[in-house]
Amino acid sequence: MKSYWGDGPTAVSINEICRRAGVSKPGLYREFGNEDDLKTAALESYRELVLSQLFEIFEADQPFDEALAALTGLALQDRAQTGLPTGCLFGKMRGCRSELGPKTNGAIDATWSTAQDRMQDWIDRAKRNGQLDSQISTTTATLYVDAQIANAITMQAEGVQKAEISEFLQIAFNGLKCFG
Amino acid sequence: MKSYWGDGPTAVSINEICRRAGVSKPGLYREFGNEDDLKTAALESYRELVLSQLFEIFEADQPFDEALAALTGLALQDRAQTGLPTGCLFGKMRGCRSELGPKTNGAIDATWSTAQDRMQDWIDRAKRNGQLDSQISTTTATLYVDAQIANAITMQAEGVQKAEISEFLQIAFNGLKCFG
DNA sequence: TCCATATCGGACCAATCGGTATTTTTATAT
DNA sequence: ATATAAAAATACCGATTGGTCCGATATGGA
Repeated sequence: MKSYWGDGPTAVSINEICRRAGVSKPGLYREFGNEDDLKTAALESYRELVLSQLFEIFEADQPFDEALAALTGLALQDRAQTGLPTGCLFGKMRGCRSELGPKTNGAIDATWSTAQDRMQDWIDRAKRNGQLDSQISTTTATLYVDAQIANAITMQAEGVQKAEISEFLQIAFNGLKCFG
Repeated sequence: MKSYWGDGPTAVSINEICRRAGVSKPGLYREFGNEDDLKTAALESYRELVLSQLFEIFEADQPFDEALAALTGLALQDRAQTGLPTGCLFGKMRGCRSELGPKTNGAIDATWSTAQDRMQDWIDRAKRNGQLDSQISTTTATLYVDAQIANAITMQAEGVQKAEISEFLQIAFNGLKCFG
C-alpha cells in the first residue's frame, strides 16, 4: 500500500490508490480516515522502514569515518532488489508541503525534528572525539549530511550509476573531513 | 505570470493561474495553447531569468575558486528583494517529471543537457589548469555542483539562515578542492 | 432455519479539473 | 449611425477529485 507513494505524494489520487491496492474506497476511508491521515500513515511507515536505518547509524558507537561509510552503503543499496520504490518519500513530502494536509505537515515537522536531534548527537560526539572539525556549525552539519543523503537517493531514483553516486558522496563527505 | 510557479509546477491549476493573473481562461489558452505549453514557457522564462546567470559564471574566464565564490554569491542573493519567488523551478520540475506533459519534459531534457554541457566545459577547463583534481569524474562533478546549488536555493526557500547556507556551500565546495 | 447484526462496496455527491463553444463586447469601416 | 469584423469573456463540456450514503452480503446466535 505505502509502496505506491514512490511516484510522488501528490501524484497519486485516492481513487488510484484504491485501484492499485484492490480495495474499495469506503474501505480505505474506514481504515485511515481521510487523505491527510493516509499520507501521515504513509510517512510513518516510511520512517520506520527507511529512516530508522539512518537513525541506527547515527546512534551506533563507531568512528565518524565508519558512520559515513555506513551511510554511503545505505544510500547505495539497491532499492530494486528490495521491491521498494526508489526515491525518498520524506524528501518529496518536504518539497511540496503546501500541497499536503495539516496532519501530514505536523508529521513532517516531528520527523524532521527527531532526525535533526539524532544527527546533532552524532555530530557533537564526533566533534568531542576530534573526528570532526568543531569549527563546523552543528546545525549546518546536520543540514549538510541530510541533504547529501537525499541527493544520493534521488540520484539513484533518476538512474544515475552507482559508481557516480559513490564518488559523489565521497566528495561530499570529504568536505566535512578536510575543513578549514 | 511565471512568478506564480513558485509554489510548485503541479500545485497550481490553470483556473488558479487565471484568477491570479486576472486573465480569462480562453485568453490564456489563446496566448499559450495548453497547460503543457504554458509550463514549457514558464521553464524557458526561468532559464533565461535564472539559469542564464549560472551559465555566465561557467563560461567566464576566471579561476576555479572565483567561479565557486561567484556561484555561492548567486545562490545566496536574496530572492525576496528581487520580487521573484524562492526555490528552483527547474529542480522542482525535475522532481515531478511524471506529472508534467511531454513538451515540458522535452524542455527539461534540453535544459539539463545544455546545463551539463556548460558545466563540463567549465570542469574540464579547471582540470587542465590544475585547479581541480583530474581524478574526479567530470560527469560526477557536474552532478555534484548542480546538486549543491539546488540544495542551497532550496534551503533559502525553506528559510534557512544565509550564514548556514554559506557554510554549507563552503563545506560542499571544499570536497571538490581537497580530493584524494 | 431464521433473524439480527456487522461489514463491505456500488453508486452517488458537490467541487474542481483542463479545455472549448458561444455569446457578448469592442473596435472599425462605410 | 449602422453594419461588420475582431477580441474577449461567460457559460458550458466531460472527466476526475476527495468524500459519503445506503443497499447488498456475509456472519453469528437462538
